[in-house]
Amino acid sequence: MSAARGISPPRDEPNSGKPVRLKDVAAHLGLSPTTVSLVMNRSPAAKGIPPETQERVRAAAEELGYRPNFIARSLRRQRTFAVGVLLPEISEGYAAGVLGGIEDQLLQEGYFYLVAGHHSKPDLFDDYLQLLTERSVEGLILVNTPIEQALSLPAVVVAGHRELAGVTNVVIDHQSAARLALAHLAELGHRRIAFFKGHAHSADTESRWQAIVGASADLGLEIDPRLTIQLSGEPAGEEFSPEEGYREGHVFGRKLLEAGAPFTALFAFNDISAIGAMRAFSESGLRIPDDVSVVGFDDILSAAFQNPSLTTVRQPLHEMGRRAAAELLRKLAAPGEESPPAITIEPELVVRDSTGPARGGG
Amino acid sequence: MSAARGISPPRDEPNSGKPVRLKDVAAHLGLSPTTVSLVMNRSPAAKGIPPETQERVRAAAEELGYRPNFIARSLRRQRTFAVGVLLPEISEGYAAGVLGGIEDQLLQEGYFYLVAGHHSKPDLFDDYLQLLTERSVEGLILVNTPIEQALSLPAVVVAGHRELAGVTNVVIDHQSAARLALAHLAELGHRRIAFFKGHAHSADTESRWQAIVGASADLGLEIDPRLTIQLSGEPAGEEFSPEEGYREGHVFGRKLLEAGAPFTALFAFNDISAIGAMRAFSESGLRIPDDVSVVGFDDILSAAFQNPSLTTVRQPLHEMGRRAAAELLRKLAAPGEESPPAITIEPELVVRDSTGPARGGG
DNA sequence: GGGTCGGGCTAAATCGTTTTAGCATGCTAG
DNA sequence: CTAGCATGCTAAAACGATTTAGCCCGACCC
Repeated sequence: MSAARGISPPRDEPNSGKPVRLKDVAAHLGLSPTTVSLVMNRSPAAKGIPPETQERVRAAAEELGYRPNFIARSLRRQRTFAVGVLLPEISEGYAAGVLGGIEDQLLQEGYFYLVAGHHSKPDLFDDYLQLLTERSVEGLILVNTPIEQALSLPAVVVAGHRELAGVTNVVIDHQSAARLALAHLAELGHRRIAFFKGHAHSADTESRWQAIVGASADLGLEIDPRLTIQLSGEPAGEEFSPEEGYREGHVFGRKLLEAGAPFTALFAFNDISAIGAMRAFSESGLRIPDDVSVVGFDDILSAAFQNPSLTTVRQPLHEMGRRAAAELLRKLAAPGEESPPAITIEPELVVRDSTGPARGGG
Repeated sequence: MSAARGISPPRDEPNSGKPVRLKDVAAHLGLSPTTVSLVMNRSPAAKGIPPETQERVRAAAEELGYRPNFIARSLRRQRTFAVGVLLPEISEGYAAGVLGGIEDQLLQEGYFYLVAGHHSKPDLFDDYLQLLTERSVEGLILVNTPIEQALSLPAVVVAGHRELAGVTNVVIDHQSAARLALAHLAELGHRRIAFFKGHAHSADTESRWQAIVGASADLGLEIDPRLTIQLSGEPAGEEFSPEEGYREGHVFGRKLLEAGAPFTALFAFNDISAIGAMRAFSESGLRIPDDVSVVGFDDILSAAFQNPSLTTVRQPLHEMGRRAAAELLRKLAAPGEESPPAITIEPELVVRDSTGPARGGG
């Protein structure tokens, strides 16, 4: 244990167990650590060092298998090349899709990231924010995570709830999404369209609904209050689960039929509830799309596998993640500059088999 | 820029911009950094420091908002409390599920993790392994990632391809899975069962198939080679995608029918291909489960939303992740000890509507 | 011949901690 | 009176890099 104290032992030979340090390379060459560092980092100050020496240094580093210690470097340079990601929870779905994009972009730029899933528990937000800060992440990406106070680090949010000064919000272009879906339905002759509105606590709910109202007006469609249903979301005491969303779609799909107000199409808040509703409609003997057309939102995996397959508005989650990461890196690189309050991402309408011409006359 | 060099400037006041260091707390109290460190870490050596002083130190730390710098601490203690996770791709269902479990366990124990998705490109394995090592992760978890050479860090693999000395493999209990699925079918009277075997490059393929052969023998079922189809997997030149799996299921489902050998049930390699096959069967006018029963594997989200909903063998991905992380932490805590070559996880049969009694006589 | 300049390097400080070794001081025991 | 021993702290050396400020030496200039 203490045999190796004092003058550092020779660590020249490969496979000597411990990793090779800068100092070892320097000693091996009879040069100073400074020189080796300068060369290895291609520092501008290295221009005074003759190419021949530089070559010697690099060769030795290679030979000894020198790998700089990132921790030490981080400490000295006050840069960690790491960002923190806060999200409700990793698993199939929204967050994982976005995270995939974040990851691609970050790794490409030489960054890593630390993830913490807060399971929508507000007290965990702060805890994890603390922990991430302690770990010296350089910036933050918050996915679907409502946050109250101002953040002490550069940040980008994806599907953020509220505007925060200096924080860029990456969101789907709801205007565009509503227009795509409704124009598609209108073109097929649908006039009486039912809607599922999102849960109150989802960031997207309000903006999406405004967009729907706007697009309906533009297209000359009327919104019948009897045909708009608000999903209740999270059941008391339990975490939100996809199965729950499906169940809601199923229940509310049936309610819609029972309400008696005629409709020829449904634009659901998400694919899950759309799938639930499709099930309810089939069970009532309606055929899709002959009797009712259904449009979902998100384009989850299941959407394509339904029978009939689901027409839906795709959120390019991967791209949203990429853009968020790219924007954060931009902020980090140019600390002074203004940054846009929002980046809106264009959705894409994926037309499948759940939509068709409206039944003659509604 | 250089105004603050030399003797460190007072950083007493809260909100002075820069974070408070140990040294600041010490200076504020007129004590040495050593003392403050000892107290803050509740080091055994702090027993010589009177409770009163300890209290003063803690109060000051609190008051000044002192947060230890993790980087500096990592450098000094040679511990990062971070592990690296290597997986094919984060947004894919299997990996995301496992990662969720890994995350839960690690955060609970005060660890963070760095993730890298290698998109199944072998040259990226090594690159990322390098990068993670450079970042001084203490251990590795490899999810669905074939690896050739021995690893230089403690590691646990999930669904690993081959045995590696000292590396624990977390796997589903294929014996059990096969028994559950086949016993269920046998009980419903099925004798002639078709199988989809997995792709050659999936770690689970071979062991699962052996288990199926074994369980069939135990149950007195015969396996008809004409009824076993090997999924080809990854299409040349493209990444593996779920849609591809679905398409395969669809194509091979049809092939099965065309082959002419009678069967009353299908045990697919995964849910995706099961769903594809169900589609093919329906299209051929067969009813599920009246004419053919179908059992999947994994229990992906879509399984529950199918019509009929899919009976399947659930892999508890979250738990597999948890167990993997827990085992890795155990290894880190007890470096000398032997570790089990494998941890097998019990699957669960989720009976839904795609299985029913065999048609009389097959 | 002395001053200057540039080339090729290095010493030492620093990043923010932890940890080992040990220094005063005062009290007690012999 | 002095050795011995707690008690309560601290100095200084790490950890492994980066970076600032120079040092030394030879060549060149006038």
